Amino acid sequence: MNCLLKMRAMREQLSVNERKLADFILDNTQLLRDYSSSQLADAVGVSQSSVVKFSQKLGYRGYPSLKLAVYESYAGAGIANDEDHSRHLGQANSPLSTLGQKKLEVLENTVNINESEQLSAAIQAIRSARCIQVSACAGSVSVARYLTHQLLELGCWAVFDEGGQLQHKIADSLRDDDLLCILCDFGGEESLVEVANRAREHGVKVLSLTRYNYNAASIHSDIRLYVVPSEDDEALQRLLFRSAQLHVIEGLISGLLEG
Amino acid sequence: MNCLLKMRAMREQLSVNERKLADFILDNTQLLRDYSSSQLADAVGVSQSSVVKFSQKLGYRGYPSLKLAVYESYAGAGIANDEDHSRHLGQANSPLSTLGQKKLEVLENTVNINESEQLSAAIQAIRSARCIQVSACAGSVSVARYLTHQLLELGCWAVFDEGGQLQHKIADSLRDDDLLCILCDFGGEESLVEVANRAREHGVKVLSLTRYNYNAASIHSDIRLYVVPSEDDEALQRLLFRSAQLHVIEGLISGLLEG
DNA sequence: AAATTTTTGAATAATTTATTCGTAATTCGA
DNA sequence: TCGAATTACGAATAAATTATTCAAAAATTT
Repeated sequence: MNCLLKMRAMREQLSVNERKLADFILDNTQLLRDYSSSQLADAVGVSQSSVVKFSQKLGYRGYPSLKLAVYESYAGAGIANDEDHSRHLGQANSPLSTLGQKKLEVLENTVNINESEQLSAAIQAIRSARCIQVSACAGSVSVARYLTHQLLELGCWAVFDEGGQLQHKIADSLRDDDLLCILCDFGGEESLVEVANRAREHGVKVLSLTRYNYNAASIHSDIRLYVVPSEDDEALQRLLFRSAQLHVIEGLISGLLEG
Repeated sequence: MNCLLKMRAMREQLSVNERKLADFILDNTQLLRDYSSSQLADAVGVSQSSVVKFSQKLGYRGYPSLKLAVYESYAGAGIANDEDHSRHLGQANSPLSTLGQKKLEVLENTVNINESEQLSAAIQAIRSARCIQVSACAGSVSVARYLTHQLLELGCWAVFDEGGQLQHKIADSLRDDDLLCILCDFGGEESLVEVANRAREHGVKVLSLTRYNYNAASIHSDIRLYVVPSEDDEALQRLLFRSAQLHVIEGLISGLLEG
């Protein structure tokens, strides 16, 4: 049972010194952490033996047990009362945790927007594809590279044309059991839409991961995954966008791993 | 700092008996609650004084301090597993949210382990470097590429030798106002340590991002950043590891953006 | 292989915790 | 209000736990 609550509940039935101890502990819970029984006794102005007897009266073996119980009770309350999540991603000051906050928000939105059928479909499509072509807009090149790398590591035949000069040629060589993955931001890039259309002419399945809005690339796809952008300044927004793209891709990869 | 993580990280540099103690505590954390130093000693099969010395080696005043720290650390870990969080990363069933859970845990640990001074130092070092060489072990190649790409986008002179055949040559051409970034998993890769040493001979600053343990690459660095690995099966662990590496790198990038 | 350092545990010192016991305070019943 | 019974309290001390010392053993370096 919660030790601090017990203390408050029993307060009325306690003797003078015991009440002094209870009050002190309730007021200075965090101090107890580094107090020995005699230090506590001194702080409260009672004898060391009274501290021990108090502990036993509350039902503990002795002072160390009480101390641990108080600590447990205190820590538990801290977690329960914690409204925001700042603690969970580290000390407030760390550059990592500020970013962590924003990231969490974007990821949350991104996770929510993607229907699990589309995700499963994407995983299934990757798994059953003979070859996979990855195409990306300028801002998503690094993400595309990452995806390609991971696919290759998993034993999928994946190709990404860094420069983009060859992507039309490559698309022309795809067959109907292949897959085209399009990664882009706004989804309006003409060349990507062009690649998608050419591929579809050959019966190729198209998977897109774009910003969550009405966009050409997404419309011309069979499987549509989205990223919900943040509302920060441009540079940070791009960072968070890529981060969310990566998260979706990691989701796909881990899905492929499980299979 | 998280006591159980510290224990795991230091495991390699501990002596036989100390390792026995660490392993026992890591495996039977909850037992510690009601163990005295000599009970623990008996359970593990070492002397009581060894327990005390172990506590002190980890940086605590003595056994009671260690015990409290372990307890704190254990209770803290519960936060990551808290159901409460499932809400924040979407519906429980989605493939993305399951991954999100694990990711959150790894990221949390990673955020906690990196001291903000090291992060600030890293950001400062990147900002003031003339040229930046990125070197990576096989498993971190895709992350290294990502980092290089982002650095270039920010206007930093960054080079990454994909194959690794040229990295020694490149390191030799670095000057004392340059920076070497090492990304690796276990940190034991000889060629990377070699590159680090060569670079340091020229007075180059070395920044490492490695697994959080006692490792050669980290030791030979001026600025040390870490990733706390998960305890999943190998494939997923690698995925989560890269993900956490990316998070740290995104932290650096966003720091550079703010500057 | 010798020298140095590190590790280890038995013995013991120091500290902390628990109990005993006598006195003081409080409660209860007339 | 007074004394008897009960309870509270703390000084002294016992018991237990924790920390240190030191010498032997093991590991590491030279």
